Amino acid sequence: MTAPLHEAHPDGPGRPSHEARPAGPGRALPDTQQGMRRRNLARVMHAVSAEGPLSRAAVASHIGLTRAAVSTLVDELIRSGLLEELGPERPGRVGRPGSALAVSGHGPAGIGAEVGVDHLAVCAVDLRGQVRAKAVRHGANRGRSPGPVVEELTELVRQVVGEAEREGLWPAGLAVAVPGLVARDARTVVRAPNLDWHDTDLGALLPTDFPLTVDNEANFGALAELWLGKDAPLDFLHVSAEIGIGAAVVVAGGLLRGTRGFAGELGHVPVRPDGPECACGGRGCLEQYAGEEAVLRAAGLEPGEDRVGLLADRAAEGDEDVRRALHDAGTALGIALTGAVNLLDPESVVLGGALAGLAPWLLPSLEAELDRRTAGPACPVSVSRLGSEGPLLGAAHSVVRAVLDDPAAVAGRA
Amino acid sequence: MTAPLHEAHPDGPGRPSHEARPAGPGRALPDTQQGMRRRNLARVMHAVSAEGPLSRAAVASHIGLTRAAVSTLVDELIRSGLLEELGPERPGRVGRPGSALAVSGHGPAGIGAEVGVDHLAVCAVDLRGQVRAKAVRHGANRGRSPGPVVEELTELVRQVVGEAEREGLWPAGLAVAVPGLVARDARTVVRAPNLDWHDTDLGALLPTDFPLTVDNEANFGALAELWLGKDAPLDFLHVSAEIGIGAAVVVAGGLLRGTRGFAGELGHVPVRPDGPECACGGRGCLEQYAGEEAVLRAAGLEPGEDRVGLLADRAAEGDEDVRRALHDAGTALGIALTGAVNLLDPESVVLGGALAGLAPWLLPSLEAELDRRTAGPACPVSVSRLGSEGPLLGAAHSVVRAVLDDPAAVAGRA
DNA sequence: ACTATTTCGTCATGGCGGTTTACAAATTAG
DNA sequence: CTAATTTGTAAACCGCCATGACGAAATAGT
Repeated sequence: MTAPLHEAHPDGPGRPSHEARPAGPGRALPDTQQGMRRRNLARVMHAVSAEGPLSRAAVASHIGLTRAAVSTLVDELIRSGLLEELGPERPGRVGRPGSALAVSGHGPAGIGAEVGVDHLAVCAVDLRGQVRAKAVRHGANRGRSPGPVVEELTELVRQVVGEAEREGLWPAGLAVAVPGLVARDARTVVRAPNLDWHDTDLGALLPTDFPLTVDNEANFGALAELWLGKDAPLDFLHVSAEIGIGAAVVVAGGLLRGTRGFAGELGHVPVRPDGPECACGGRGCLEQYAGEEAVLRAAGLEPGEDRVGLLADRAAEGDEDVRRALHDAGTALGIALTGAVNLLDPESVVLGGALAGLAPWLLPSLEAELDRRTAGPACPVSVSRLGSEGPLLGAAHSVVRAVLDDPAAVAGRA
Repeated sequence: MTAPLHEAHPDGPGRPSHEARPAGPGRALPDTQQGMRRRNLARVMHAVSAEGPLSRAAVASHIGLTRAAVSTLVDELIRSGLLEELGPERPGRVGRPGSALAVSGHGPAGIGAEVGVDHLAVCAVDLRGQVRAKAVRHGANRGRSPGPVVEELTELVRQVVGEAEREGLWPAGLAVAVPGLVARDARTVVRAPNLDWHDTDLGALLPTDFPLTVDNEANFGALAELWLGKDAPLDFLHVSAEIGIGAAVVVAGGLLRGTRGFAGELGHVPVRPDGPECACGGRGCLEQYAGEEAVLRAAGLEPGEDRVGLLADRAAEGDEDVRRALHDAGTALGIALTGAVNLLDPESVVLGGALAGLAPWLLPSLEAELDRRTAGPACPVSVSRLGSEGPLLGAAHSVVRAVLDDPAAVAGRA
């Protein structure tokens, strides 16, 4: 049915240079003509995906190749089912109208999954970025052992994949967002305190026919922000919270993972070095002031279900205790973020996850603190539009991006 | 004399992907056959430079091309004067011995310069990494206006370039290290408190025939560590101090610069949020505890010439006040670094610049603090072998690396 | 209406670059 | 002294993009 493009390839290691450059489409391919071809296929996909329906000529001028070269690339991509010809454009411009090309809505799909503290969610996103299938199951997962939870998740995945297939899509990969630290192998959950999981190899538990990736929910949330936010910056800090406080560092349009994959542990940045002891061994970590548990205690509330919603409701009602607790949490966040901003000089800071819903009461003190402690203009703080949807969407989109980044790798699997 | 390889090229913008990949040789070249050729020339240079004298066959297996292809690449590089044929290898292995290739010692040279608070230095480094010429001038530059200082520097550059040319080298570029914040244009010194320079365009003041780059001394120090340190990690934090406290963040073998180029401002990370006021507007910044001025005051010493040497001498003599001051500075550094390490998860932290000389008295409290506040194994802290030579060497080597990264760009200029 | 102009997509040709294949040269093993 | 191994190079080949020319399909001008 679909024509194969090229065989799979080994990634060549890049050698260091003195400038961190943005990660580009398929930049790790071998420098041979085949690699060049694959990179150019990727560039065509990126251009069409980013700039909407485009004619071959428009693609050519976007990526700097000739119309003839683009023609052959597009042919190959259409034969592989990754691109679709929409038909002639209806232009007011002089000259023969081009034939509009769009990313296929019937080709590969990215399957995203999220393991939350009290829910599971799975969705399928097509190459166009549309959510085509979705399934959610509520129920507390805290303390449940990984086995049953993953089994339930697999069932949801099956459901969503089935639905997607009925729409003419086929799964190109599965990406799972978890609330915890994930090793660089992108399979092992090293520590997820909220679930009480430790060193759990999800790769072994989730036997799928397609590639699997596991990552921190804050990371996926940041990627969603990067890809789905309109004119999102290429360097920013995405702060997210769900009991623990995680951050994702985006540099030049790519995630900063750290040596072990643990980068972004904002929750254990010291805020008051002589403050209360923390489970991590330190004192006065940010989590002691802005973590969910700490905020609830300061507000005089008990732990329980959907505590974030409760906090937001109470604050909206004008509860002084809650407001003060959130104000103080904002201050602590501001202090920690001052350090982070000084270190990274990001273009902006984005509040996502649970923090997005509480932003109205956190932001004033947070921004005041950041502003007060910064010499020049303070780093702008914004709130994620995606909110709690971020990690799930980011996960699914990460699979889609992988296809766009190397269409040839996926074209043979249709 | 030397054969031109290709014309200069415009840099194509890379599109974002979801993984920060290491910056590689010539990775921003256009995806056309010419670009491929240039990247492969770069890969040959890198291989020969990194792995010592290599035969064509060895290069081929290193970079994954065929011997035939490498032969033509090497021919071109030899004609351009960037590579040299050393003659037949003398091996114990069976088979015809290869002909050893080495990076040329008579081609382009990188000129590095350093503007210190009380000295100026310039050196020339050949492609092999050898320092071939050097000139230093002592004398306080603090408070002098940029004009005369740069004039003096230009004179030193002229001297060093002359000496290098007498050795058969030609300058491929000039890189200047300054103790302050440099804008992303790599020309303008935005703020250098120790020199009292503000918004100074060194590009206008330093008219040279070859490309000019200006950067923070901490950044160049980090690059020196990255390139010259034996098996240096690809992700680390390089902390340096000369009155202010700067850090350079190295991610995947490349510098993290930040949106405005101000990344690494470790000195203004809050250590004690209610501490003494700082010039930056904040309170309890690291500089208030570990900055040179603060340490001198805590030690009961007056500011003056070579205060770092004085501190080291007194500490070595056993001066209790000085030791306590350094101990406390180490603690503050440890607190700030805990935050940075949590955020970035680097492979190690390297103490460079003035801190290297004081390390024996800073390290114990610094490491204790870092260890105490970290859950798992603490991030290892090491001391730069390069010490105060780092920035100057890093600057010169940055020019050399630029040549290795795109030999074709430089080959026509011989 | 009819022609000139502009732009799009495609085809044939050519140049460039790495691969494949073959071979001579230089060394070691037996 | 021969067989085996490895190196470097040359010739033929293939893949990929550029160039230039062409028909097709729209607008602009008369």
